[in-house]
Order: sequence, then structure tokens, then C-alpha cells
Amino acid sequence: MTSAPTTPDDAPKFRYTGALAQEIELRWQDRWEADGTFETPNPAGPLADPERIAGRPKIFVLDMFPYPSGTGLHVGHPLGFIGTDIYSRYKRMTGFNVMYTMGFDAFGLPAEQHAVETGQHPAITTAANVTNYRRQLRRLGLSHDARRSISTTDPGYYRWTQWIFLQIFNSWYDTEADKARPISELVAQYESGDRATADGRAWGDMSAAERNVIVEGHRLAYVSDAPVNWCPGLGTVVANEEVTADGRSDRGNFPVFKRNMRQWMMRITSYADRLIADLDLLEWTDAIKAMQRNWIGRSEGASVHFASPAGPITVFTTRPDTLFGATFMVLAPEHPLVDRLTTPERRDIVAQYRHQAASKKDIDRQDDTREKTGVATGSYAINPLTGESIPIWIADYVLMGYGTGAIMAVPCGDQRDFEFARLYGLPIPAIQQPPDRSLDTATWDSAFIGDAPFVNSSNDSLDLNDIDSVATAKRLTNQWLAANGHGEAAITYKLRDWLFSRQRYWGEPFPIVYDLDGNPHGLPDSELPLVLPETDSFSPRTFDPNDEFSNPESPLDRLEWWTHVELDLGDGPQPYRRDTNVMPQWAGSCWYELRYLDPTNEQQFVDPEVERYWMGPQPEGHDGHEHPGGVDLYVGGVEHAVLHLLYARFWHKVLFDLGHVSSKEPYYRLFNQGYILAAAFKDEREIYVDATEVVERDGNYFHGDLRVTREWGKMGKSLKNAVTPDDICQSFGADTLRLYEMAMGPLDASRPWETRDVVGMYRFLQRLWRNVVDEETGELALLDADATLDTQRLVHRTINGVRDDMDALRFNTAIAKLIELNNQLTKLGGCPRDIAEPLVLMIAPLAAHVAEELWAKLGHTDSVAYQPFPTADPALLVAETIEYPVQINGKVRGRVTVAAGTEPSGVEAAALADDKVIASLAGAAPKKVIVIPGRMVNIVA
RNA sequence: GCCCGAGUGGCGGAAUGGCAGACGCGACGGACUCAAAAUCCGUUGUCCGAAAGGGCGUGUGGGUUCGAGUCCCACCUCGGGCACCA
Repeated sequence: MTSAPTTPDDAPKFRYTGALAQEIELRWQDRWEADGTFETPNPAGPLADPERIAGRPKIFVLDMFPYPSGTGLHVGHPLGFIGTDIYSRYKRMTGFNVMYTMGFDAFGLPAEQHAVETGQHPAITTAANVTNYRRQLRRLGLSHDARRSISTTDPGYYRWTQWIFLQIFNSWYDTEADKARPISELVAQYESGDRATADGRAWGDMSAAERNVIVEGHRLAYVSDAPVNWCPGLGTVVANEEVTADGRSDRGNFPVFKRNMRQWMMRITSYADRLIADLDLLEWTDAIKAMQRNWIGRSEGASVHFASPAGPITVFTTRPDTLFGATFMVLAPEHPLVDRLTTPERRDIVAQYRHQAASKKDIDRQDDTREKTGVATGSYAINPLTGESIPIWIADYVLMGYGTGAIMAVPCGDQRDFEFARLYGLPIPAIQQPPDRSLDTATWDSAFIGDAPFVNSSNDSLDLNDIDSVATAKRLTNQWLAANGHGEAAITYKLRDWLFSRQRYWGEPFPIVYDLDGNPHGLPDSELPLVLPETDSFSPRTFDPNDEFSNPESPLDRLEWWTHVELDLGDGPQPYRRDTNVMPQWAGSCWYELRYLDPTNEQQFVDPEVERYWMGPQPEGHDGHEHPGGVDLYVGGVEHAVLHLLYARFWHKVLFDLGHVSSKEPYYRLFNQGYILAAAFKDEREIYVDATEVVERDGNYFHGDLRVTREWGKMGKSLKNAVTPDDICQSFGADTLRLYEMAMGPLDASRPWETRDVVGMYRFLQRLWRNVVDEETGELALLDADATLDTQRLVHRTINGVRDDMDALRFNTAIAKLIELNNQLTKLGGCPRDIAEPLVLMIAPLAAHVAEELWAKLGHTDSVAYQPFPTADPALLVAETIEYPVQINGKVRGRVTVAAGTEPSGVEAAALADDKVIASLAGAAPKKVIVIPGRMVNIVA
């Protein structure tokens, strides 16, 4: 199915076939490598070449780097890579110094799993996979600077991942300065008394242990008890996605328990507001920005304290203005105060409900239409505004993980509370007078949410009645709450701190040791990199799958020789124990773009001068917007819209606050490429069959004699529909593959792969080749004349259009314009000699190899890579005559051709004089004639 | 449910509010060939018509406009994200 059209034995010797394309491509790839064609100069350091930088603007083009899997690339993977390559090549030809390379995100679970299964060390399989990926990417002709390629698993790389971790560990967030600062400055503030301690005691009066608690409590990377999914059967903590609906592990089907565990956390929540606010600086799509805002989930409201028999219960509400209507309170079943609030006679029913809620939680989560359930605790709280006793219930629609795990229920103003009150016969007093509704809520069929005058909303010191603005009522209520000690304005986020440790082997070891008292200490720089120790047992220790209270033991725990060390951290040699967790796979991808800039620097993670040059704020950004610095174009899949892009922004902001980088944001302009989908076929047993063996007959699909059904999905092994770039390169050449992937549609749209269609781009290159080269001799064969004015005009219109398309990443329409030009040349019987160079230069970013070959045939010895991209002559962009379509009442009825520059009155006269127009008007007098200069004429009859 | 996107020929897709369907695939016809493949030339939205020509056409219904695939309102369908978020 992937084979090229067969080439007959008697075909011209120099026809552009798959075989010739391959020969050309491999030759030029070797040449580029030998000449270092795509090596990008830095302003300083070992890769410096000031001469090649002078006078050239810079641009940093970045792909989301891949995880090098064992199965290699399929044609869906390089869609974005081809796009960035074309853009990079175009930018080089328009005078830019282009940063463009590729690294590998090579730590992670699949390599570890593979190692567990095969016994082969993940370092070995990873190295083999990286080698294979590099080979496949090179075969596509990507113009990477290979010297800058890194793998997150190189000790020379993760040394700096560990260093950045220590920067974060040694920092705290100063909420007044609104930035991270070194923890030593916090200690200095406490020591000098500039900063008061929580209990007002002098720093010097505290014990070392007490001071430690305060310092550890401020670090941006800290150890804490965090709720995790503990899977004793696997011996690891698993992510939410890896837990099935019935609370078992995806892998192995073992029970998973929610419990607290000591874990490394990152205080990303300190940056929540800046992560939202700085989205405004970025050229990202609104969709991605919305996803990030959504994920951070900021809500403004108030904390309100309700007195209860178990002490104050704090709730978070976005509608403090409705507090007069709070007639009951609901706690999450897991809320820690539930035991103390439950009265003896309610004990059994509450226990039963809590048990129920705990066991079926995850399945029912999916079901938002389900009826509300809940039980009363038997206790009452006091509504601080009304002084009334209100019952305290528990219900599973209140979540422990959001806000405070408790809500005040305002049934007239919240739909869930409304339904709950209806169900359990709780009172629903109206506190607003909605338009078109009576105050008798028995007549309501839903809660009322919106602006409307408040009623029944006053006490001795607060009167909201007749206020018709929610915002005003909120403000007044918040003031009252604060003044009376019942609460304060508050902001809540959905974003949680980032759980940063994994009980696994194939990751970056933490550069942390613990002293005998269990206090963590960062390793000094001289101890970095802390190399991942060699071992041949990669699996974490597993436990009885049902032993909920077992404790994780990572593979590193077993390496006694490694975990116990003696170090001098300033007070003489002392025994320490190493941290045995590793970092999550996200860590390495949080800063890789910075290492590309200065990949071999052993003194710093990046030379500040080099960093400023590539990442610093720019005078002008995309489309004339402000450019706050960062990568100029970042291309990758939308699947990283939240986690990677949020974590990387967070790390970058810490580095910015500490003065290590010059840009506030790592990725200025983000472009999400679409996916390549592919047909997958299932037989009657619902089992996928090899897509390459399926044939279509009369709109039905058959695998052998069996009828199969078609569906569309991401390309991959599991759907048995993967097509490899190696096959396509072999059959048609990489240039055809590049063109096909780009011509399929806009880069940001997903589209189905059709091997059948690839031949279209192959034919295009074949015709292009034939227009310039004699297929029999392989010699240059241009028309023996210069282009006519008409052809010149077409060429210059094409130049103009292709430039616009390239700038806007519209490679599909750029290709269409080039095909159109080439088709015109085919009609002429070949390429006029003065058109050949612009033609080859325009095709060069797209079909890089064939362009190099043709460029050489045109007599040039230099690579086409740095030749100036053609510039359109404005004089040739305007035509001598213009054909105007003439519409009558919006329908085209005729055409007139007039000289360019004819005044509208002249165009109108010509239109009204046209035979067809006269016939169509049939004597009717035009009421109005609209002439759009250069466009068209519309006659209103 | 909420938040983003998108609906155009047989298929992938083009179209600063100004000639809908560029370009490619497929299909059909022709050239070359003993024949086929490859290659080349031509036709190809749909309906009526021998043709000239005409009617209808961008998910549905309304609106703005001289003019709407494009802008506005309502709805339908599909894709993505979040979801009992207080």
C-alpha cells in the first residue's frame, strides 16, 4: 500500500522517481552534516561566531521534544517537526539567525517497564531508541543543529535539572514582593526582626527545630503529607488517570488506596495569580489560555466562619451576599469534623453514609445527573448574619478537595442546594426578588442566580435590602464579616501544589540528603550531578495488594551502598541518608529549551549572555504585539495544554525571580498542530486488523473475505494502522512526504492520513523536476527565453503569496500556489531561464533536498539554505487590465475588462454598456450601481 | 451542564464581507502501448437542457448588508477540555 507507482525499466534515466529522490536526499543530508550547514552561532561561549550573528535578527523555533519510544516514529509524529523545519528554513532565507534543534525526553515509565520485563537496563534501550529517532528525523531532512541536541537522561543535562530543583528548594515566595527569593533572605529577615514570626517570639529564642519547621514550611519545594493513590500491588503511587473507575490500577488490576504519604511537593500555587495574569503576554490561542485558566480555577469570594458544637467551621463561598439565605450547611463526608458533629442517635446512619460515599465515589463521579443524597449529623451551626441555628448535613456533592470541604447552603441561590433542600424538605427562603417570579419559592422550579433586589437580608448592623447588584452586596457582606470577625474576603484555586516525587528508578535522583533528625539538606554544587546509581533491579518493592498500610520502597532504597553517605555540609563530616525518590518525567521538560542554547556549559545551566540573546524580551513580537521574551515559536500537541505548559511556566518564573533568566515566560508564541488520524479496521470480534491489508470494494471494507468496519483514530500500534516515514521515504522520498503532510490541510487541523493521496505531491515534484531538468540526460534544460510579462506577473504574485503563507505557517496554500505556478510552466513547455532561480528558491524550505539539487544544477556551489528568499516586485503585482464581474442584484450576469486604474465612473459606464448586462436588465433602469475598485460591480435593479 | 473549536463536491481541503469549490486525490474520456502499469492531455458541485443557457447550492431557521461560507441571534450535529468547583 505504501509502494510508489512502479517505474518501468525503459523510463527516462533521470526521471524524478522514489529511487532518484532517495539518492539525492541521502547525498544532501551527508553534505549538510559534513559542512555543518545548520550549525547556529551563539553570541558567546564555545558555539560563538560573532561574524555570522552581526546584523541578523534571531528567532528561536522549538518543537515539543518527543519521548523516544521503542516502536520509532510513524508518519503522524513529524507533522509539527516538518512545519517547524520549513519555517526555520524560510526564516534563514529571510536573514534570521535561527535556533532549531531537537532533544529527547527520555526518562519515564515505559523504558522502566520495558527494563522490568526484559531485564535490559533502561539506559541501553533508551540510547538505542534515541539513535533510531535521530536516524528517522535526519532522514526527513530536518535542519537541526545536531550539536545542541540533548537527552534528559544525560548526566550532563540532569545535573542542571537537579541544580534547578535546588534553586527551587532554596527559595520561598515573598507575597509582598510577589516573587520568589532565596530562603537565606527569609532567615535574614527573621534574624533581624524585620519579619515577625507567627507567634511573635524572637528568632533567636526559638530552638533549632522550631526554626527548621518555619524554614521548611516556606520552601517552594517541600516534603509534605499529600493524598496519593497508593497501589501496594505495584509498589508505587499511581496517577489518577491510571486508576480505573472501580478503584483499581490500570496495570495489573490491583486495589488502589487513597492515603496520605510523605512526598516532595512544589508550591506552584504561590504562582497561581501570575500564571493567570501573564497569559495576557502570550500569543497563544484563546482555547489554550482558557484551559489553563480553567485548570488554575481561581474563584473570588469569602471565607465565612460558622460556630458549631465542634468549634468554628469555615466555608468558602463565591456568594457571601447570599449568607442571609443560608439555611443549612453541608460538609463533605470525609470532613475531619464530622465525627465530633455527629450526635449519638445519628451515629449509625452517618457512618453508613460515609462508608457508602467512600466506596462508590469514583464511579458516581462520572454521573452528574444522579440525585443528591445526604444525611443530617444532628448538630447545628449558627448563621453569623441571622443568628439562627442551621442544621449540618453531610453529602457527597461536597468535595473535600475543593475549598474547605464544607459549604453554606443557600437553596434559593444555588441549584444544587435547591435540589437538596427540595429533596429533604429544608426551608428555601427567598432573599432576592427575581423578575417574573413570586417570593413564594414553592412556585420556583430552580434556584435564582443573577442580579435582582435583595429582600429579607438585614440584621442590626447590615442591611442589603433593595440593593440590586450582587457585586455591591458581596462587598458589603465581606466588610461586615471582617469587621465582626466572622470571615474575610478570600480566593480559592482548583490548582493544587505539584506532587513531585515518584517511587521509581528511571528518573532524576533528588539532590537531597537527610540528617539524623530527618531534616532535608540540598547537596552542594560540587556533588552534582548526583548520578543515578547502577542496579539491575528496577522494580519498586511490591506488597500484598490489599495491605493498605504498607509503605512505598523505591528501587533506590535497596542500594545501601548508595543511600548512606558521609558528607561535610559545613559542620564537619556527618552521616546522611540520600533521598530515594526520583523526579517525575515533567522535570526534564521544564527547562530543556534553555539547555539547547548552551548545551555543553559545565559552569552554568546557560550562559546569561547567550540566554539574553535567544530568550530576552524583544522590541517587537508576532504581528506587532509586545514580546516579553521567550521562545519565538513553540509547536506541539494540544495534549500538553495544561500540565507541561503550566509546570514549565512555573519553573521558568522561579528562575526569572531568582535572576537566572531574562524572560518572564518561556514560550512566547504557541502553536498547536493537529493530529494525523488514520483509518483503523475492526472485524466482527471487535479486534483490529492490519490496516494495510484492508481493501475497499463498493464502499465496504474487507480483510481477506471478511467484512470489517472502519473507524478513525490516532495512528499507532494499538490500532494496527501505523505507517512509518521510513516506508514513505523509501517509496517516494522525504520531500514528497514533507509536501504531502503539509498540503493535507492547515497545520493546526487534524486530518486523516491517506497513503493513496501521497502520489499527488510526488507528481508535482516530478513535473517540477521535468520543467528544469532533462529526464534523459539529467542536464539542466530550461526554455531558451525569458519569461513573458504575464508569466513574470504570475511569478511575482506567487512570491508575494508564498511569503505571506510562510509567515503565517499556511504551508498548505503556499504549496498550492507553487503547484499552480509549476502547472503554468508545464503549459509553457518548460521553465523560462529567468524563472528557474526564484522557482527553486521558493520550493527550498518545503522540498529542501530537490531544491539543493536543482540549485546546484543551476550552477551554484553554495547551499540554497542561506540564499535570500525571492522578493516580489511591486510593479509586477499590479495587472494592466482588470476584469470586473458585473452582478445584478448579487448574481453575476456579465464581465467587463477595463484598464487598471479606470475610475469607478468609467467602470460603471463599461458595465452598463455590456451586452449581457443590457440583456439581463431587460430595459429596467438600475436603481443604484456599486463599484468596488479592483473587485466587482453590483447593479441594484 | 459549562468553556473552547469546527460543519463547504465522492474524499482531503481553498476563499482581506465582493466571481464558492484554488490545489491535491479519486472518477470519467483521450494520447502512448500488442496490452497493462507509469507518464502526458482533457472533463469533473448538482439539477434541467442536444447546445446556448438557466435553476439550486457552504449544517438548520432568522437577521444585518447593494452583496454573507465569512458578521449578528437562535438552534442542530461533531470534536476537544473541564465538570456536584460552593
